[in-house]
Amino acid sequence: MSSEERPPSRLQEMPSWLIAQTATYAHRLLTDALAAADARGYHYRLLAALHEFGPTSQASLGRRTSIDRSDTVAMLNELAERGLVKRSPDPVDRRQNVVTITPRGTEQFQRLDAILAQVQSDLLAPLSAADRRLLSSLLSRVLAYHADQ
Amino acid sequence: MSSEERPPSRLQEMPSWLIAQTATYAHRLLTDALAAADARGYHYRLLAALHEFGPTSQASLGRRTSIDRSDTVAMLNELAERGLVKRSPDPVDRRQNVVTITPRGTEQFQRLDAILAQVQSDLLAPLSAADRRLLSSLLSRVLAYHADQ
DNA sequence: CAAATTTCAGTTCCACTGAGATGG
DNA sequence: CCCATCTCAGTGAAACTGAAATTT
Repeated sequence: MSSEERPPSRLQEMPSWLIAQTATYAHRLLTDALAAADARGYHYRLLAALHEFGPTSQASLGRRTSIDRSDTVAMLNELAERGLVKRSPDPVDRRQNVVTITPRGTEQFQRLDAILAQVQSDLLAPLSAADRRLLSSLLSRVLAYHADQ
Repeated sequence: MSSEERPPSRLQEMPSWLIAQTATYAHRLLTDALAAADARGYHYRLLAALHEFGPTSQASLGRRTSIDRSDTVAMLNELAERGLVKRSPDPVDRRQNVVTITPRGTEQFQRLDAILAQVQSDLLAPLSAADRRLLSSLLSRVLAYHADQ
């Protein structure tokens, strides 16, 4: 068995591969850290949206957090089970539910927010503050470009 | 319904989120493009390793391509069905198979390589050549740091 | 009528675990 | 005895599809 076992050079210089590998590692860090608080990534995304925007319909929550309509339903079920959000019918548009964050939900959001801040700094440990901003800005430009189709 | 439906600002400035969103989009581009050639991402990774390193054991292929041992078996089954690789028992270590790329496998690798080059340029369309190199180098530094535990 | 929302049921892909059999 | 390899069976999360029921 050779000593190094490095990846194919074609792969190693392919941006899509670097992004995928980094995302996989980040996902593991994030999932493990949130599991300790009985939460997952989707929970944080939804709580963050409710915390920032106030009571919101499920469809809008899904769009804001890039969570599929179908998964949004399932995740809100989990959050409601834990008493972190409350669903109520919207009086003005009876197709919709209005989802509200509870006081316990707000507490949990702040706990998760602190956990995720730590995850970011673990993930980007080798980069300076300026390099971290640079990375974020490059990725934001890619995403913004494709968001306009 | 508000006009914009932007994501929570907390999320939008979180590197792990930017990376995850970019990876999701890149994955969709890549999967769609490869599907047209009856292939998937794992196929390209394995063919690239075989093309660069020559005949290799399955365990080593898995390590080089970051594909789990279990998935490596399944993906090599698919590649062998398509006549793109050949498995033979290793005469010197009878625990191992030696996997070899066939001439048709090499052709397919080159086809996929061209497809993936196009995917990279679609994905990074808004970035200059210098910015693309910058992004790759930042991600490589993050990965290299964590590869040394 | 067309469009939006909520929900359910199901798929696909990726990452991973556990365990058995073979062999070094 | 311990370790590595190959294989199979199965799990779990994430992203997604299709369709039904309700309402605008």
